[in-house]
Amino acid sequence: MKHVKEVANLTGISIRTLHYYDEIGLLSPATSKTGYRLYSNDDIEKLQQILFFKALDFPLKKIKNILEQPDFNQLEALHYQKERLVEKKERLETIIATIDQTIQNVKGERTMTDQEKFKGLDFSQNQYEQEARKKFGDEAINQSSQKLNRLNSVEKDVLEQSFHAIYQKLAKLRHGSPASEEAQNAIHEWYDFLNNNVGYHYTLEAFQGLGQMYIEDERFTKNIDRYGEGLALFMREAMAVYANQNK
Amino acid sequence: MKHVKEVANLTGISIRTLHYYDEIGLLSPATSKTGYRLYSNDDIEKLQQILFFKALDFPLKKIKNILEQPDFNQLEALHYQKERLVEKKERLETIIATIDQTIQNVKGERTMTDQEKFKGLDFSQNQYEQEARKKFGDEAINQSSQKLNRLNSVEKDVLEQSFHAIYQKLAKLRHGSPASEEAQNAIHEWYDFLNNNVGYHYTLEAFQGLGQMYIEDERFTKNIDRYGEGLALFMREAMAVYANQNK
DNA sequence: TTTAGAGGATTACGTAAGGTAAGAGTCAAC
DNA sequence: GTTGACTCTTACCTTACGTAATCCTCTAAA
Repeated sequence: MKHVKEVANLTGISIRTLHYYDEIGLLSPATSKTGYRLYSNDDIEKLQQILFFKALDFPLKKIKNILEQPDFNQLEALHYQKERLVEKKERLETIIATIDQTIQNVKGERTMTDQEKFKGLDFSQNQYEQEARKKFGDEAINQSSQKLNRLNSVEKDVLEQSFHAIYQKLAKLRHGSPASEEAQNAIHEWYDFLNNNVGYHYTLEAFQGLGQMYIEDERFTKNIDRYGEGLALFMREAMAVYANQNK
Repeated sequence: MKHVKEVANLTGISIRTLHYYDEIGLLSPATSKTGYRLYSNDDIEKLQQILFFKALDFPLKKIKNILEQPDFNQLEALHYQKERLVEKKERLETIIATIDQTIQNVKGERTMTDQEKFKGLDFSQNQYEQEARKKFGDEAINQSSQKLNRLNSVEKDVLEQSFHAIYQKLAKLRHGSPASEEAQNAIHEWYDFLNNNVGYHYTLEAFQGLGQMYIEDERFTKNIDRYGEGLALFMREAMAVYANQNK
């Protein structure tokens, strides 16, 4: 059983933070008769889990919800956290590369497009939300889809229909060129649709990355190709063209 | 000249954020007659600089102060930012390694000490302050040394004296064993001194890392060895022993 | 020329994750 | 039995925006 100071020393987080986690019910240790907090080994391990999620910038509320899930699986969570951290590391590498380019740019050794100047600097913290929801399948993570939740059922219908409509339109065009005007118009609709309804802003770069995912992630490919074989591939091409043309 | 939306799309930050940066005077673009914000190329480049610092978790106030320095050198800043980002990346790698170990631990394939469980998870955001102050040499960054500033001159004297006292004590011991009781007591004083006066909490791990820096960073080595040749090396050893013994 | 719709502005209140300070109880050691 | 280190609670403060409401402006189509 450890007192607050010992835990703080061990982990590097502040005593106030431990108080706060207790206050919000995220980590509530046992207390002595005189009211001192006493952290057990289990508490320490839970704290470790909390800090892993924090390293991924998960809000404490979500962390709490995830850890409270009756079917929470620690091993699964660890693998998930590792994957996301690797991604985060890769984003840092992108930023570092951007800095390298900027250094050359400042020296006059090369030029950069405006987009290139901001590669990797997109901090939108919603990054892991969709994925996290799948993994930990809870309703608590739904904060980002408040926008969707706030819609009434009629509006949702309309939304769903335009969703299908866009996919079907694209499916019809998929044997033509992804750069054709019609295809690009449809993709533009898709881009706008996402930005207006998903509750998350896609930069052009992110949008292009999304297209890439359509063929790299089987789940996406399958779902999309239900509208027509090869649609996922077609969309990736079209989205890439769109992103490049609108730079 | 770009409007807010275009800048937001380009960078992935929100319009509200642009408004806010204008409000606090961090990035104030020109305005049209009708009050629309108009971002020039220079503004865009400044924004890029801001985002680089933000990627290092610098508070906006500090960013503002740094960019306002009349002798601000962009190239120097870029090199600095790159170094820090590499460090940040390395911390992420440490966390990833910790997760790997934890996975084995959960599976029962290995055990971990409490310290090992939290390697890399120290989020203390003061990480770059001392360095940053040297680099960008301004008074504005001094928020972390409020503690020192709040002291009156008599107290500062006392502080300085105990600082020297500890170093001198260690210098005398430096020909003996770093693990000796006296040496360890002196190091313990040093650890306490740092934690009470530097305004930054050192975990044992960080403390050990500090010792490592004493010999890896020439500036430290030089300064310390003025108290006695080989003192830096001796302190590193003693600090490592101290950290390990107190786990 | 009007008018719709997209985009822009300001004002103001809300939020997350703690920091910081004040006042008071507790524990170990001398 | 006092001191010094540690702990507690309460309460107000802070940063960096999000969100909402209300109003203005610009462009393109009718």
